Amino acid sequence: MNDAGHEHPDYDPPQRLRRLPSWLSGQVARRAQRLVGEELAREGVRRQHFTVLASLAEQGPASQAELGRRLWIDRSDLHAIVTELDREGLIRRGRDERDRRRNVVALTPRGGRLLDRLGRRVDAAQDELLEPLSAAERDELRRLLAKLVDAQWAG
Amino acid sequence: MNDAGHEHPDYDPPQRLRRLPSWLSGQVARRAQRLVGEELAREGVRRQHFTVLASLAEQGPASQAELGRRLWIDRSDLHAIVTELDREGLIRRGRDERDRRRNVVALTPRGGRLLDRLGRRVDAAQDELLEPLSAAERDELRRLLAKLVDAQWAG
DNA sequence: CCTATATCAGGGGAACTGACATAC
DNA sequence: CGTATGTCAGTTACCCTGATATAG
Repeated sequence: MNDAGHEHPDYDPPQRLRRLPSWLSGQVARRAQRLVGEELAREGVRRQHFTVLASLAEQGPASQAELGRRLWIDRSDLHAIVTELDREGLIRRGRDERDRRRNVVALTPRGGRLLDRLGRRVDAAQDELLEPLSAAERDELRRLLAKLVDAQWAG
Repeated sequence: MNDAGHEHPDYDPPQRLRRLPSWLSGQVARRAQRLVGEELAREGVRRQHFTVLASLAEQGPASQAELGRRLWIDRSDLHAIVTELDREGLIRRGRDERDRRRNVVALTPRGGRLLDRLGRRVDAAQDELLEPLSAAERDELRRLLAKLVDAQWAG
């Protein structure tokens, strides 16, 4: 082109980045977290609150340290999350009398009811995120991402 | 099980999360950013520095605002990044005399040489990230992620 | 007058590090 | 004694919002 008077702006990312899985996954994750975060904010919680509630519902009560291992959330961050969930009455936290270092964290009925609503909102966000893909492509993306995550977990 | 004396800890994430593309992409992106970030740190830069250098090398000089549009980085963050790159002599920043609102940002030879090294480090991180996948799976993952990112860009 | 650009100040959620007291 | 847990303080990189001065 080389139109010195008025150059055409370029709004595309460079090919160097467009071919990088790390960059692509970062962009997708950023959008995903925004979509999910907006949905969860309508119920007054954040993403990590949702993951903690989901783990308690599906896998049962656990200590804070064990929750951290289940979800790959740092103990220190988990402490804040659990404190907030406790204040809202969504979980109950009490000393484990068989191992008095531990706090046993358990879902409350109120937490369970909120989780149902959160689950529907999160699912809606997935649909919006994956809208450009066919059903088969969605399955394949899930499978490939899960394969990477599983290897992380094992490694 | 129900062994009250010594329960087996559970280190796996709940299925509810393992099936969520938003959660999966977040985990993959987290690891990807750590791997890439560690590589780039050895050269004294961060991820956003790399993306700016890559854009300038491939797409030529640009104003800060245009760089932000190319890379989906906020103008405000870009200002800090460009200031740091300038201080290190990796880019040159000067007023555009044809539109004196703009700073023209251009790669320096030193920035170009650093970019070569960064590129090799970033590619090594991709290999480590994708190690669990076959070549065909890597291509497919790239394709699916790019399809989502392209739709974001267009939308 | 309205818009675009660069700049500045600051907040928010998340990831992470290091320290410490307590209980096993 | 060493290790695991909960707790506290603080940092970092990134994402985002709002405001202002200046130039088109």
